[in-house]
Amino acid sequence: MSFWLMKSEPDTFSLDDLERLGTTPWDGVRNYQARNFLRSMKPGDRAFFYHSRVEPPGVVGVCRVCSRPRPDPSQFDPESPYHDPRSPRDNPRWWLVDVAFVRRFPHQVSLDELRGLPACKEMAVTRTGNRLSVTPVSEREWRSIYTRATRP
DNA sequence: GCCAACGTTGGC
DNA sequence: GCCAACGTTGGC
Repeated sequence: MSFWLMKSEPDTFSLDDLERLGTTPWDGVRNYQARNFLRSMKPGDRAFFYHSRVEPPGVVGVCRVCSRPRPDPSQFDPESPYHDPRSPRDNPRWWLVDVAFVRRFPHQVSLDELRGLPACKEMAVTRTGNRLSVTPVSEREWRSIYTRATRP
């Protein structure tokens, strides 16, 4: 099982939204590096749910990968904001996985706190200018953040 | 293949 | 809302 961190702006899609829906296709990722991470995900992988563009930003809970990677249908939908007219139907550019709600943490781990965790010094999300919406998380980083989130 | 212009992300 | 950082685009 692998660990990940997935960002979302709660104004657009929050952990509450995921809890309400149960599962959702993680669509709209339009960055090749993030796409490659999505394509390497496996059912059962765990991901931190990270709220960006709020005060404070940070990890608010956990979700689970519950499908194999598959082409993101929104790239072929002219009505979608994620429409990509240059993506070939027979060789889709953009992929997604479905994710399921697992839990909300009793305490959000803010970006400031993440930066303060010794195990998380190298995490992509703590580096300035990082814009990747999907990033891998090491087991050490996972444990460190999980512990902070559940044992205040 | 370079790189300026442009659009987007996301902390602040 | 601002703007630095970054990825992408397209003229050359």
